[in-house]
Amino acid sequence: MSKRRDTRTSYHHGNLKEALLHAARRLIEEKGADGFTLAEAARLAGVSPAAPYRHFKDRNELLGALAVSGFEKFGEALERAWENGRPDAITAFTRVGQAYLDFARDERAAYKIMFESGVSLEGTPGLRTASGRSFDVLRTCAAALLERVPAKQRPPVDLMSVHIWALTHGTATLFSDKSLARGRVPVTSSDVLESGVLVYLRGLGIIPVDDD
Amino acid sequence: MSKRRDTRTSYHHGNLKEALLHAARRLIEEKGADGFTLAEAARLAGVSPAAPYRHFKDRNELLGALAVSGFEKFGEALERAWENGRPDAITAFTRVGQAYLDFARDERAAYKIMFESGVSLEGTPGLRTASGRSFDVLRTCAAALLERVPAKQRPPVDLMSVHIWALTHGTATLFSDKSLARGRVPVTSSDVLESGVLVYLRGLGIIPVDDD
DNA sequence: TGTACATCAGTGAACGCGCGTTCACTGATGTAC
DNA sequence: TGTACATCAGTGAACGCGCGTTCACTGATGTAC
Repeated sequence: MSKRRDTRTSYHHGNLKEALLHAARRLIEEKGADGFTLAEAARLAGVSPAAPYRHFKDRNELLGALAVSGFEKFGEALERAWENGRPDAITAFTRVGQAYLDFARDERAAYKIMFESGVSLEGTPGLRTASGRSFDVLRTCAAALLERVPAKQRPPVDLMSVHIWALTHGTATLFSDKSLARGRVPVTSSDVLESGVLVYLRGLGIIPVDDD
Repeated sequence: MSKRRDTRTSYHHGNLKEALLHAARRLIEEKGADGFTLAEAARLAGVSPAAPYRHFKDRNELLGALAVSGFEKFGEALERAWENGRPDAITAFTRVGQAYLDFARDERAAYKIMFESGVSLEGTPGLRTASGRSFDVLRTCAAALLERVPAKQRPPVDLMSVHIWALTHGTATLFSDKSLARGRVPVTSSDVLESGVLVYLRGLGIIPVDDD
């Protein structure tokens, strides 16, 4: 971790808000959500410890901003992967699963803040909307997949959405880099998710059993 | 939260080590793994801030002890629920899933330390053993269930173990009390897990499709 | 094009706080005889 | 049963640290005329 300090020449930073968010992400990746301090983020951005207060009311507001922007990127990534369900729902859904894992790995700090830090829905304007949009992508996937299930044994779309969410989230967190589970079994998170989804979709009758 | 301070009469506490672990669990439940401080735990146990150092090398060692004892209780709970697979693997496995969710809810502090705090396997003697034992219960479940799957489409037992682990862990964390996901859909974590497992087991051919 | 001035985005020093940890200490306990 | 003494498990004061936050300030920017 190079302590890359911005070498600023002018009195004004120019883009301090973004620089602070960026620094926060780095720090959170290294030390976890609670290890992050405003002071260190300021240091990393090359400004005084008082400077962040021009852009954020307090430490919490910065964390909230991180959560919101995280969910926005997350939702966009999932939507992009879904690509309107082309060429078919199963292929597209597999892409979404992979995009989910990619996000959890590449944006580990954001993912932590989003799901493990207890940022409150009430105290953070925009969070409900942003997180809702992410969930909607999963619901869209579930709905499209369900069209292929015989009506009589079709589970509610919301229930199916959370099934796939739980499986994906569990895979992402349990088999992420530093988890206790990782290494216990020689498989990647992609392996786990892909094969798990396969079994699940068979269980719904979407994929025939002999289709392996 | 009553700030119940132990009203100690004698100079010696008698059971300070356990009292500190207990206090730590309470604090972690309230404020998260990083919000916990040795000083506050000592205060809660009614001793001076130096007292904990008679029982733990430092803050980290206490956290490690929490993780180890957590995994021990966890493994015991899962084994108890499994009950040697009686009366049949599916029933027993369903019990294990419920016991898993119960533990994650009732021992939230321990669960957090075990899976989210980054306690290191290397730095904590006994942790590998204790966590391994927990995982072994899941593997035992998977193996028993797999006996009912036609050999040709039987997935590796390790892979299946992590499938159910991921689904269960995902459900436990995503639909735990303060998660963003909770409330988005009117289901309990038990609902999610039970129905999810049902679909999964159908996908393996363990439960017939019309068995609903 | 030039100047006055309001506004913005920083500075740097200071504050109070609570933490982890160490230290020399002391009260309580238990054991050898 | 009684006593000397080693050991154990606490105390309490102190330390250095880094944090979040506030404050009066100042340098840079941009706009009105």
